[in-house]
Amino acid sequence: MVKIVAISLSDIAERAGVSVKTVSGALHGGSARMSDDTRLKIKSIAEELGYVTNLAARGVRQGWLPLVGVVSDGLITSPFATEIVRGLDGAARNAGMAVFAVNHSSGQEIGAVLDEVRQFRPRAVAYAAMYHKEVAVPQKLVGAVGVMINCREAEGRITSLVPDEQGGAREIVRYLLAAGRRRIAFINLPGIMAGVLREKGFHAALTEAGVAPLGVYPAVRRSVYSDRAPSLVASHVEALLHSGDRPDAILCGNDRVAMEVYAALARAGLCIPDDIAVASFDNQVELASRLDPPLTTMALPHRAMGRLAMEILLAGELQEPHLRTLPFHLVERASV
Amino acid sequence: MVKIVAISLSDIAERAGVSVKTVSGALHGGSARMSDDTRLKIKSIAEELGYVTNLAARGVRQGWLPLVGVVSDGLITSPFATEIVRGLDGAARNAGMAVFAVNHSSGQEIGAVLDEVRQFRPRAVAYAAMYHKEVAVPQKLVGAVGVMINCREAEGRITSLVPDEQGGAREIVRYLLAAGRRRIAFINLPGIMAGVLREKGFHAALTEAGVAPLGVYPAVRRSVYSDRAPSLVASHVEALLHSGDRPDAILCGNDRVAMEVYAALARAGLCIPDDIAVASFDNQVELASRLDPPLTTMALPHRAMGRLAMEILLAGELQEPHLRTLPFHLVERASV
DNA sequence: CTGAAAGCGCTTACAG
DNA sequence: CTGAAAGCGCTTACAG
Repeated sequence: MVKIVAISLSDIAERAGVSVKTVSGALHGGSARMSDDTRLKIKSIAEELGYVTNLAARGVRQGWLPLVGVVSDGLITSPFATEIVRGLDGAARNAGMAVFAVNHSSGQEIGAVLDEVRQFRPRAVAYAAMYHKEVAVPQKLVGAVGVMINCREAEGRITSLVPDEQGGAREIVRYLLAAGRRRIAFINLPGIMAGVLREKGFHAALTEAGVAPLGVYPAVRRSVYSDRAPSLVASHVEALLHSGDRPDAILCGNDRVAMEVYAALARAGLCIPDDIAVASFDNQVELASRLDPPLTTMALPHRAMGRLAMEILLAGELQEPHLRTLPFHLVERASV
Repeated sequence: MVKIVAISLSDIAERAGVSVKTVSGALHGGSARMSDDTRLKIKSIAEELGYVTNLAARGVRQGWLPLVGVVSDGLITSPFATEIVRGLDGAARNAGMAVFAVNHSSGQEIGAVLDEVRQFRPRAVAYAAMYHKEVAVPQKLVGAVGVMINCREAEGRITSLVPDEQGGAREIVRYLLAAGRRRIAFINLPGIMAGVLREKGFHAALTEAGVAPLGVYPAVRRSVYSDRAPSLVASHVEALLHSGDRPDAILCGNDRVAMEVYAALARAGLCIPDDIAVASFDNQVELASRLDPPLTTMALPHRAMGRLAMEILLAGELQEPHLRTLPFHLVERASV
């Protein structure tokens, strides 16, 4: 590593023959009055010397760094988690803030990771989960977290932003019904909050249409959905196809489940969507758009949650903690 | 947002009836000598008051914050990019550093995003690319970047860590040959560095075995691979199957291409691996392990690049800039 | 062994 | 309109 000797305001002041305050005003204080001459001279010296603002120094003065801390439950690994960050980042940038993401590794106390972030004196801190869940935040840390993203604080003491799982499920089922489908099966993600809520929406939409559900099946053998758990998808599809009441639509818990359904239907020689429609949740673009036919799926409001979270964090005004559900949106492709 | 009044060392010093220096020594200076009594008393007061170290203040004193900046070419979106961060993060943590990732948005000058990071006075800065490419770093910024990850600085003035594309391709082809395959086609990612280098490795391995290649085909219509470009995979597979010289193995540029090959082979009623073996690059786990049969694929050395990058950054000793290629590793599943 | 002081690089009242 | 000084919260020589 090449050692970089940092230039400071006083270096510039010396070269320009003015005080440090004047340099500070010229470079950062938009409103500071001085002759255009001085300002331009200072700016050009700064440029020439390669001056880079020292935010640590500014931060110690202001009490905070222009950072918004995001502690995320597991590394920002999934494509949709990235959307959360994208939403946060866009809004942060507009406010001159940077996003500082820190991983909450499993086994680590939430207090420990929060302190890690707080050492850097961020302007605000959010907690983001990789999938919709409940998170317990100890009482003494409640004040340290401004907003929960994709999860809900267990006691409702922190404003929480989550996808409207019930509404999303209702919408996709209505869409299937509108397409003329009546025998709809649901291969759901078991044991997680999203699954439970979507199942409610699934039944609600069918009930309001006076249609009987064909059944809800768990995608994996474990009681909590995970990519590693042995898949039951193929066997469910086969059982459904050989039952007396063959479905004309299969709703899937996510796009990867849909991928497995595609494979099982292909093996059975069935055509999507003519024989059976397939729809799902997630809109994992590279996957959904590459399937044949391209998959119709409900996109989660990740980016919207990120954007709204940042707005709440930076708004400054205290808000009553509340739970806010954000709508999915339908991405129509060709599988229905 | 609840306003958090920050506790400082002097608050603790006052309560404990000692000087600030003593408090600093008790909390941070492992070696500072003082009576155990005092130390414990100070620690318990700090705990009680909820003291959190102010790294901005320490930073202004030391000249840097305990951060390693990572500017990444496009948001850390892909699962493998996450592996880079995981590698960086693990190594950083051991050294008491945090990773500060900043997005280099397209259209933005590299100098601008580097300055954004440098304002925070990181201990070191890395540049990471989402796919293997060449990156031009202006002369004046060469000293500001300690290491390039998954990309190479155009003029070789910065140590660069990249996957050994040729070696990886050679290895997977040798594996196919060892499995008795002789008519091997390659559906490659066109127009990108990885594709070019892998093609060399592909031919080298076949040549050394005295086997003629069946042909190299581009996965998409555009001259540079992208997920959005119209796919040619299905038509290539069909053409290959109807040619006189049907392949007994298809090597794919990535797991998503392999997914399309699977679909095309299923439509043709062919069985993997009995009729045709399929192998690819990436090891995108959720995809590769969910395909039927699970996909054999070459995993990229993302985590290793991240780990090594951090070691180089924190080593401190100047190194001659050099290009370092890291090996892929074979993930054997059931498609060969 | 502990304290008082200086200093890191900024910004912000306070004087001139 | 500009300068000199104080102060943010630390750490590090320097005295006692």
